[in-house]
Amino acid sequence: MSEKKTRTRFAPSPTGYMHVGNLRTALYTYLKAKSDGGTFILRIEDTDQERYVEGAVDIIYNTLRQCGLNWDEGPDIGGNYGPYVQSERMGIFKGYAEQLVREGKAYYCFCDEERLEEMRIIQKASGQVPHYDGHCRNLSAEEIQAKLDAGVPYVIRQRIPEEGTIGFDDVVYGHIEVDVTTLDDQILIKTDGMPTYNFANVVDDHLMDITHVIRGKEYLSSTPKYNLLYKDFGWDIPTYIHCPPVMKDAQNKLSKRNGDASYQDLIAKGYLSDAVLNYLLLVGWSPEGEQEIFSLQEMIDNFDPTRISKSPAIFDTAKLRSMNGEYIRRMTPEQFMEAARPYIEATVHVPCDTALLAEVLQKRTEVLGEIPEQIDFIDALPEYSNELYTSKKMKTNPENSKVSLEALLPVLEGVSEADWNQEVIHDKLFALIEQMGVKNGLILWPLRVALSGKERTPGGGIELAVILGREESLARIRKGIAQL
RNA sequence: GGCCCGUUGGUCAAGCGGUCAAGACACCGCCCUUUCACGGCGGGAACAUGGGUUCGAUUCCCGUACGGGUCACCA
Repeated sequence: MSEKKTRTRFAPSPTGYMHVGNLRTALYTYLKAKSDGGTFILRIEDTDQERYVEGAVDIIYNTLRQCGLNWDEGPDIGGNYGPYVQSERMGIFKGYAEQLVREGKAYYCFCDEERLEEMRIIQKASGQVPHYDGHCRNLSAEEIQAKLDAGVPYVIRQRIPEEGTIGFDDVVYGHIEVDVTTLDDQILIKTDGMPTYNFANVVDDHLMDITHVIRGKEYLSSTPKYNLLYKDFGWDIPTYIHCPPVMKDAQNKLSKRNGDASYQDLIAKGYLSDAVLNYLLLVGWSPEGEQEIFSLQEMIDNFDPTRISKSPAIFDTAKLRSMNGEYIRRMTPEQFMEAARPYIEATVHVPCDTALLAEVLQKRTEVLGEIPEQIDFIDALPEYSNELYTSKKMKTNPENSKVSLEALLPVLEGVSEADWNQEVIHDKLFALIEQMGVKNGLILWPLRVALSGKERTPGGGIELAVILGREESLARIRKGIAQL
């Protein structure tokens, strides 16, 4: 049992958008480090120039920062184990590979693409699993030197043992053991002298003293090859924590193509960063107790990688929505006003009681981006059908609604601009209701419809009247009467 | 196809040999209510399957089915 201080790393490739599955891995990686009082490292794995996407690094930075997943070492802030961008580390890998070659644990391979391709075709045709056939495994020193001197391009391959098994322990999946004959002599150094991802990963993790490797389950099957490498070098094997994938549905993983799969898309739709992170925490992991809402600090205090689930989890937007709604309701009125303001201002261009509007909105908003459709009636009364006046529950219909509106109009006309607030309007209207001896709904339902022209509104008739203001409200009621 | 992994309600999930098999979201009903919502209460709904092991299996073992991953000079 080593007493090494926990060091974890999130090592994304800058190949485009950051989707939520990726973000969840970053979260777990961060939480593991922080819950141990350890160090969280950000390393950019950009060894593939082909797939490099401009701006992708900034997306990674921004996403992590917005989520509060601050790294202790990384490309921008440095650290004692730099550089933290893999492409800047290119000089160090080949030496390690050559060390392996000298020790007989790796070898030069001069096979070209064509031969490999042919080989694979033949293997497939004969029903074999495609694998490197060992053509260059046992070249003599002279042969190798001759080819090297002749400048024949080469790669360096890992020499997988002829027989035996190799096992490893994973925190999530337990002990896994495979026969080495199922492993391929994978390439460590490419023709261009660059390391393959797998090799760079092992070397970098070792050099950076990474104690816990947290990554997607898709790496589970290449882990034995990693371990062979660690053993060849005589390095300490890190603790592995493989995470199950986040799925779009039962068959497919979340993909970057899917609109709502990326963090930035969710934010653009009006999801709260904290809510997204909280939801992600619970996709594939569960706490010991029943708590569902976690602050980042609480996540750190409660995280236990042992409780990560083994099976894939489907990303459920409905659950995210409800959690987002929960977060919105937990905001202070000021915070909500702040968050809702852009949406309100984009939709409402006439003067209205925005404070009250925000107040009623806060209870009925699950996603900020849906605010506009809730309040689009404020600027202008939409065309609406008199059918809206019919409510079975309230026992209203166009006929009695007209009567109600005609009765309440003079009452409201009697309320001055200065008295135009919820208390006064409520009292006046309820006095009328009592005087008429009718149910609340008979008066209030028609009022709400007349004021909004909508089936659903972010508040009742009285609230809407205050939000819209005296003049506008009276005008809309008159319009309703005229229309009925 | 070989190898590896997985399978509890529609979804996320608890469970780690004996439970009336939690909870949350969604859904339905009721209550509250000036609509919807919020809040409160209640309801339907699950251990993929066949064999073992055991006094007893959702829990342990094996097979089957289904699903996923992986077999690149991609990461």
